[in-house]
Amino acid sequence: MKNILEELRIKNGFTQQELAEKLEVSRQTIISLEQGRYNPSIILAFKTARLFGLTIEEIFIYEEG
Amino acid sequence: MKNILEELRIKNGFTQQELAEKLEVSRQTIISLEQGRYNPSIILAFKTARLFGLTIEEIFIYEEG
DNA sequence: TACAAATGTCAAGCTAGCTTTACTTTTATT
DNA sequence: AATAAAAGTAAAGCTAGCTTGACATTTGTA
Repeated sequence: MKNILEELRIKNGFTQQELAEKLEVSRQTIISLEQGRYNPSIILAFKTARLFGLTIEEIFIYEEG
Repeated sequence: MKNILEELRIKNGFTQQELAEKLEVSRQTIISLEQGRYNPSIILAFKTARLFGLTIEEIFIYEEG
């Protein structure tokens, strides 16, 4: 899974800390997601989509398997 | 999170076992999801959406929190 | 009504997603 | 160049999502 989290965060002028707070997760989680270290839970994906006014599919890109 | 998995499964004439195989998970996982015992991983949500030709948002309904 | 297929329950174990804490490196501004 | 803010790294611990296996119940149909 790829994602455009960092791009969206910067486009919206947020720091990692600010984004973490808005999504109610730790800054570590933001870092890990931006770096593709692991995938978000579906709850976090929903919260992220809602925050940026996009669909999950627009933010998190599933690579076929 | 609510979901319409069971409805989709029956509408498409699948048993839990068949759906499990198509989604490459165990039958237990299908049961647990249908019963709302836990949420799917985002990967499983993507696979499910792809299988039924719907979006994640159409199958899994996030209840605000 | 017997039998098989489908569904459900229980429990123990593994790993991915997330947390916290503490420290280092990079980037920007003065 | 000094400082502070932002971003990155590392590691240990917790829990949700998933697995396997064994057994019980429900449903459908011969």
